[in-house]
Amino acid sequence: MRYSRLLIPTLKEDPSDAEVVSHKLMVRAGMIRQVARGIYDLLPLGLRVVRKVEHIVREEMDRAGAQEILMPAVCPAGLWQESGRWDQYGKELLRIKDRADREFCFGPTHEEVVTDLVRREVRSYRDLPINLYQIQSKFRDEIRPRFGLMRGREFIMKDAYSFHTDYEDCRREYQHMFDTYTRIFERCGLTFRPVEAATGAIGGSMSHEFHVLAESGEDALVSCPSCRYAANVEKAEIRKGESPAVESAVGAPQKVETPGRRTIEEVSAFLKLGQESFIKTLLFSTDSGDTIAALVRGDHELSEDKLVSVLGCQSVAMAESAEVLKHTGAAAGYAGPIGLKIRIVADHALDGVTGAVVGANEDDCHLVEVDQRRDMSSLEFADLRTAAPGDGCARCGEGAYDGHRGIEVGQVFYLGTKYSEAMGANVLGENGKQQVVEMGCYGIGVTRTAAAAIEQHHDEGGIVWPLALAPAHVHLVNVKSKDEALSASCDELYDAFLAAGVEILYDDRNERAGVKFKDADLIGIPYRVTLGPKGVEKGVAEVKRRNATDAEEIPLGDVVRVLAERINTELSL
RNA sequence: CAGGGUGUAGCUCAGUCGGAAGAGUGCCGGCCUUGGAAGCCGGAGGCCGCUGGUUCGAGCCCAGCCACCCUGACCA
Repeated sequence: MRYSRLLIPTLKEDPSDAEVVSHKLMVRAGMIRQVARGIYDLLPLGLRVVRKVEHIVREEMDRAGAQEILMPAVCPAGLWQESGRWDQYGKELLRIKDRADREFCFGPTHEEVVTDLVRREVRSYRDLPINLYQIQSKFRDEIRPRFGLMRGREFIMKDAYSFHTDYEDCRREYQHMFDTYTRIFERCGLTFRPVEAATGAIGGSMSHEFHVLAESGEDALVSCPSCRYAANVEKAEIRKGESPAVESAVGAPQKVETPGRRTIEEVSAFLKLGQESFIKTLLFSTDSGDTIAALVRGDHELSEDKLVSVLGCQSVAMAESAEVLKHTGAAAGYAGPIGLKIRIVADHALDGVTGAVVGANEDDCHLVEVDQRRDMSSLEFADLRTAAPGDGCARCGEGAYDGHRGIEVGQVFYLGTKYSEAMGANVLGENGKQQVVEMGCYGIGVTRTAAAAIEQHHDEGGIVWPLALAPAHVHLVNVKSKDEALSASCDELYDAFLAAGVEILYDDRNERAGVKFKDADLIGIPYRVTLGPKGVEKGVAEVKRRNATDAEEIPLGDVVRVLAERINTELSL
């Protein structure tokens, strides 16, 4: 690729609408341009990176025995009505109509379409297992897309769906995909971690997320150094602490006035008591229409995911203020567990607390000197709060969690029969009877993986691509394009790289050396080969790795062979 | 969607009191240069987001709309 012939509109300054590094650098390096919110053009270099991710994903999925197909992006409403998601999915589902007013959606995921395909074409247990995947543009009309390719509305995803006669086989494939994902992200050259995850709206009962570790990651994770357990903080199991010794304080809770102080922070400052002395009372409405109260310590965060699984419902939402008033008799901010007539679940950390502060269920009042065992003896305890670094690991019972931040680039799900049952995907079993198939689904955010790679690999000068994802392997810089002898040597070198099958970007522009070096750093191709008048005279090219500080000189006659070898060696690791 | 913010040259941004649209950078041409974003000269480039209103006069004031960004719920 000759730089002078490519559309690589680099920018000196950060674009004003970008927040995170990957977004800024992809725009500055001329890889992407925004078309509308959450919707981007992929320019030549950006597309090359995306293709690299796709290539690795495709090779590994094929190797794993999955079959590539391509389903439609525009899907008929009927299939979605069958699964129930036409109504459940909400506004995130982009709905469109054709000329006859028939309803369609732009697929955000393809369980319905693939299940429909399988129920029509697969009739015997002998045709199972089967794993079908595609790499395709998806559209999710997110409330707030942001961070460039990290959270676009239109994005490229690899989605795979497997079908099995029984749970055991589905579990086997789940593990197989888990291992495949591990290979994929290793080959991408990324530092990542698979973690146990909540299952969310897609449903199912077992799931792992694959996170690329980066400071700027949106997800908080914890991992146990003693065992290998790692999980999203929303899900990570927390070891029960020792119950504090019971000290009988004053005989009964005392009411204190806390006018206008609603939040834990405000009341804590007002009463001059630490937030850990508070019991946070949160009212939630469940999807089945109940209102319940959840208690966590004042300095802890409630995990809605954990609450949902404790309650055994589909979803919860913070109760409306009218609902809070109805059950507590007070405005939001003064709710407390004492005297509440609804179901109350409390986090383990509250077991046996004394001297606590709770809302009084009366405007502008709180109760102090609350003793859990004395005043709230019938609490239902569960693990309800989000985990934080330092919390004890519940799996091994030994370690204390380390904290990480991650970018979710992949997820594997055990789906069970959620879709196959709703849509009647059956096969004839060995015993001659119809049986519902078991399903798993496995996603990778291809465009997000490209962005995550930058979040993890960059410096002040720009992107530092892992070799496997780089838009090219070698960036050849002609230091002085007007020097005809030099340019002839560069052209020759370029042709030699091409002949050797090395992916190369040749900066043949008539620009000063400094400009070319700056752009080379920004674009981040791993091997920079620099040729100048002095080098030609000495018969050497200068080779510098993007992440190295020093360069080395390699004889012109050897440089193509040497680099081709290094690149091939590194890529085959 | 709710709350906040911003829309002026390709990009980053100034624009005072309502009175002749600017800078830096990029782009084009020329000279001079050529190993980390050189210098000089010349030039092109503007629906000041859109529509309406107020005014002798609007980039600036008012109203409506649109787009984008930030904080929240969602997620590959």
